[in-house]
Amino acid sequence: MTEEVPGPAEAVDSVLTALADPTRRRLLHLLAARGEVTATVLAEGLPVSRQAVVKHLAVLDAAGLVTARRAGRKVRYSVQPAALDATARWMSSLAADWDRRLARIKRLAEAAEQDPPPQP
Amino acid sequence: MTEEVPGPAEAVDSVLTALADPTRRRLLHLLAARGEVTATVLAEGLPVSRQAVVKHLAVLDAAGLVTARRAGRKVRYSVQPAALDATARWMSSLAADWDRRLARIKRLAEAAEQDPPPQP
DNA sequence: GCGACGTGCAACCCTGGAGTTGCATCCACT
DNA sequence: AGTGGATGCAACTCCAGGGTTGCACGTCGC
Repeated sequence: MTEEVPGPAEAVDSVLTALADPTRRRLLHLLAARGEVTATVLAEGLPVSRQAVVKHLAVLDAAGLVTARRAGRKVRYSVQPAALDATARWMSSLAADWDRRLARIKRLAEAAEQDPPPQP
Repeated sequence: MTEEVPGPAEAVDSVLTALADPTRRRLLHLLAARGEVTATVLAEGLPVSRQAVVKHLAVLDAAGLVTARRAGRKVRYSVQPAALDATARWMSSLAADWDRRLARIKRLAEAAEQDPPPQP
């Protein structure tokens, strides 16, 4: 399930929904800490069943946050920073955009305060 | 509902869950575009009821993404970039952390390849 | 004061998704 | 070959939360 190149909007959407779940975030932390681990091992460090972990990993994989590497009868997952970084940049530019708009609106409001508008 | 100073973890959590909902993201875009608007006006530009918008605004407010300003009988909301920016930074540093760990692990793996490990 | 507009509150559906259990399947190892 | 460990698949439960409706409350304008 590492295919399908989505547009930036869908990418951001999937990353955000993936990151919204606390269990998934814990999973990511575990993965980042331990490198390449199987779902079964990950489940041992979490208060949920292996199946739940597998489902979460599928979501994270779809969001591009992790990748699965099959080795014989076991599948090891590892973290993939690119998608996270992309979303971080997107978010940061969004914040900058808001800042610009806010500054502009504030400037307009101040101008209108000492200069009564033409509308009654 | 603009009080309670949460730790960084809770802050990130609330921002992420707030951003996970598509309707809430549309709300934020509307707010960023139009400046200071009331919930009723916002609801006109969305396919949901005013009450739904109010609930979403409450969530966004709790996450620190918007603020409410009461003026007479109407309440105008506006976007607040600080919380978004903070989460963006957090996310970015997390990605950098993953990158470091990945590089380290890859380096170890390569070293172990030409140098058979002591475990049988 | 009184009507109208805008909000706040509460109770209520209903769907998505997080989690579980049980079993089938596959692969390594002896 | 056969056994045990690891993954995959499917059906099922359960509840948080997104959405709605109806009404009460406050505030502006006349």
